[in-house]
Amino acid sequence: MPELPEVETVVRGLRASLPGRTILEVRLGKTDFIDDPAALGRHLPGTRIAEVTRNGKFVCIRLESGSQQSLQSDASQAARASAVHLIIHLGMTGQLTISHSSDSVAPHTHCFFFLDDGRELRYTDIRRFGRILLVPEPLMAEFIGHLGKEPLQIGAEEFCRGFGLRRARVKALLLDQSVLRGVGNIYADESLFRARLHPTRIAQRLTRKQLMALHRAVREILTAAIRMRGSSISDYVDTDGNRGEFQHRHRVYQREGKPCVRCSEKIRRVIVAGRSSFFCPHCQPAPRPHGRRKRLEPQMNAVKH
DNA sequence: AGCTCTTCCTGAAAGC
DNA sequence: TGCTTTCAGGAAGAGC
Repeated sequence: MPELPEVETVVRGLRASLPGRTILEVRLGKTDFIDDPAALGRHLPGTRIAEVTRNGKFVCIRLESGSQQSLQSDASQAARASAVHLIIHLGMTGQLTISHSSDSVAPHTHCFFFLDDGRELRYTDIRRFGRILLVPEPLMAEFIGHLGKEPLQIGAEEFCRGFGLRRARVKALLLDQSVLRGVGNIYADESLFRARLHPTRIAQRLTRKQLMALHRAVREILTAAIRMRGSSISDYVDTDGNRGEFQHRHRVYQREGKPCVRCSEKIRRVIVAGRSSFFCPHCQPAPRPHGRRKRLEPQMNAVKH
């Protein structure tokens, strides 16, 4: 399932061939996952692809009206202001591929964006949990504003501050896109294993040292996963149709009953925040069942108001 | 604030 | 063998 490393890999693939291309035509199949399907046909043909970026798990394609291009700065500023962003979330099974028209069409391909070089950008999504929408340039900041921090950009201090104030389980926070953008179930579990933290630990009760370890673990896991072009569990492929390699490095995710690579204890699975959460009961000890703690035990990380 | 449950959807896997 | 049931899960919304 596409999370930050998979989306980053897809974006890098798109970036290699899309910028500079003009969209000639849009053809749609099923559209129930598109916010405003008619708007795609209305606004996209004739636009020029200016830039492809990633925000959390969203692929963002900036489109400028292609007609009058000028090197004058006021004209290019005007083009920027009238730009539209084609935003794509891959959901569980979404795939963006760049194909030649002669390439066979995969089942469940619902969008075709025909380009001026004869190729086409295709969106395939078996379960249609993905999402496609258009965001006008002036509303883009607001759209991005709903998302949390980029996990690879947030500093250790800010991370500790953010998590240290929350009473939610640490796994739930990692998955919350308004806290961190881009981490999903796989990388949350792998990061918690690396930081040796049980998924149901309450963020507020973690020590500063533990929060620092988690911050570092998230960064290291995501960086390593990007290097290996993401994890292919079931459907994920990049823009060329290639699978990722990071699934071979998973230490806990979907390894229930298998021995921990660190201590050989059997990996276990619990449901946290509605999702399967895999962990090693030895390396990631469960939080003490609290309720009657010995009174006034000093808490290193207690937050006073 | 934060938890659980439900909804969306399909295909794989389990159950009979 | 072949049909039916169950389940997974990103995100959003409801209800507690």
